[in-house]
Amino acid sequence: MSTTAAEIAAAWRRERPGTPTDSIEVFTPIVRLAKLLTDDRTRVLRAAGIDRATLDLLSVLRRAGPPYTLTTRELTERTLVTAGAISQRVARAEQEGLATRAPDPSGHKAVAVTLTAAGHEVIERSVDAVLGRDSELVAGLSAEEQDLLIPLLGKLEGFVRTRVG
Amino acid sequence: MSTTAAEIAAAWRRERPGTPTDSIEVFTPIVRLAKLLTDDRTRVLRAAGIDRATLDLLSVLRRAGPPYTLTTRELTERTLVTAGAISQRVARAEQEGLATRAPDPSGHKAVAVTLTAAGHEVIERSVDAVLGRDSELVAGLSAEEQDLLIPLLGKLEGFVRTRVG
DNA sequence: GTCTAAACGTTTAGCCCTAAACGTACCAGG
DNA sequence: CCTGGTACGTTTAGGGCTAAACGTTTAGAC
Repeated sequence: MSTTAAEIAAAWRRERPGTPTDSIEVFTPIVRLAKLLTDDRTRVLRAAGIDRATLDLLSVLRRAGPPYTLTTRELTERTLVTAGAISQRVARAEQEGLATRAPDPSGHKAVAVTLTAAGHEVIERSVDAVLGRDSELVAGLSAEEQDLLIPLLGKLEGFVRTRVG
Repeated sequence: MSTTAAEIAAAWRRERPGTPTDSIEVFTPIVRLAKLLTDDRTRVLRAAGIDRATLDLLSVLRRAGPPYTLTTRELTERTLVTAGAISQRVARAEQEGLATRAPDPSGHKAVAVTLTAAGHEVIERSVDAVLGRDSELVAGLSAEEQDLLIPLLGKLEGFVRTRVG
């Protein structure tokens, strides 16, 4: 059994009265849930022989629709990782034949990343498994509870984005 | 500007009708918030010359109260990382003089990890900075909104824990 | 045209984690 | 005893990320 967020906050107040603990009960479960979910997804995908970072990359390209092409900069904007990480992801995907890199003719010095047929096949094969699994996990909340939760998370994410990095 | 969770779900439905998208609007903001928060915390702590993993370790020991000692197994239970990661964290903290390792006299083959005076000082110096920062970020929601959000997150975390690893 | 500033992508060093293999200590049954 | 099982902690191989330094291309000022 793991320590609850409420217990962590109480422990700080007991040990160090005056410690600002008001964020703990909100952020601790968020960080924990994210870890549980991403670790679980990593395991699901390993069984399918693919890694999570590559799946994220292929997903973004697949969702873009035909011709399944985005520049490195667009990928960076859509994925919340650094440009360096995108560069590494694309290099790995290219290595495995799941995506290709080509100069983009849109002015600027841009690189166009495109899904290959093999990459398309991988994403079609994995996306339902991954999202189906997530679907099972989100079912711990009723539809009404989810409708309550979603706007609160959206508001919090928006606020945090204005204050970080 | 980044893609919203609603846009991601809509894109999947447009590109692949039938894709199970009901989890996306819940889990996407959770995973994103966790990344924004942990990356931000990493930066705050780097400015103070300490890394996040070490702070987590020292925090757990500090919250335990005098004599600030826990076994490796207890640390593992309280932190959601593997025993191997704890072993590495403790080794780093020991290297820097922030914690010590000693055989635990409680039967079994256990290792007792204890906060040193230097470790105690580091945690006292950092915890208010970190939690104060989090406090600013959680203020994007009103107290009422937080009271609505907390039990929903708790319920979801509990459910997910029963279904994963 | 030329030159400077900005945009873009890649590379590298360093950090941290997981999973799995491993070594060792304790305990209970025969 | 002693022997197998179990609990505990450590080590290692490999993956992924960030930040920062870097090289290159493009656009704009003049």
